[in-house]
Amino acid sequence: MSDFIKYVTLDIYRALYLESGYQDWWPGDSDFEIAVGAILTQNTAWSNVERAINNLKTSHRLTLEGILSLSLDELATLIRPSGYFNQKAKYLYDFCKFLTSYPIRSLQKMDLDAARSLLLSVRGVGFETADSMLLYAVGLPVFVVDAYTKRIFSRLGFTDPEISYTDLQDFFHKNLDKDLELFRDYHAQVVMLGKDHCKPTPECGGCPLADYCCFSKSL
DNA sequence: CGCCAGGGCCTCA
DNA sequence: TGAGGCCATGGC
Repeated sequence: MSDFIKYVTLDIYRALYLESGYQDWWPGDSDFEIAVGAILTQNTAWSNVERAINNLKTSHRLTLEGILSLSLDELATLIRPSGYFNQKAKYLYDFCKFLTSYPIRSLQKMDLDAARSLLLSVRGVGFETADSMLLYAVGLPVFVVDAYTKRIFSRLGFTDPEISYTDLQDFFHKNLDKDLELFRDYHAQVVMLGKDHCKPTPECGGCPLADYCCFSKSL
């Protein structure tokens, strides 16, 4: 990959950072809470996830033992506001059972590929959820790709709109230094841009990336 | 009312 | 191995 692409990939982050400042956008009192949030937020607005997490907190179930002590119906009722609550109840329960064998602290001592493979073996934990957990809860430098990333970087003219998760992730791994804080904030900035400007119907007015963007320039 | 949101699984070619 | 159907709440 050319040095020019590397330079621009980092420069895009700089432009986003200058616009919005550092985004501590994944709130959570613990690594466990962050990991739970990663499952609950699948295809779901964060505001709905907050309600679900709040229900778990106020019923004192936002712990490994707390969740495992619930029936699937009870768990589903608590996380109902996050949507897909029957599926996510199973996912959460299975994930907690997984954590009894592989606590987050044990994942922190592994190399990235080993920890990632283990997480992906849990039903309900796909690429993005696993990588979000690794990046924000475990603290290992993986670049998290999502629908915003795909949309934004295809509009910028960097990648194909139909690119796979793995190929898009490889793009960032090849063009950025493996820096935990950079990966964390880069993804956060991408999501913010996707919400504020690069929506399904783009709102290019005031977009901090307009100078870089093929789509914006074609307007 | 429809669209969208911080996806992933199962099925079926 | 990838496309399609399904899961479901809440904000706008």
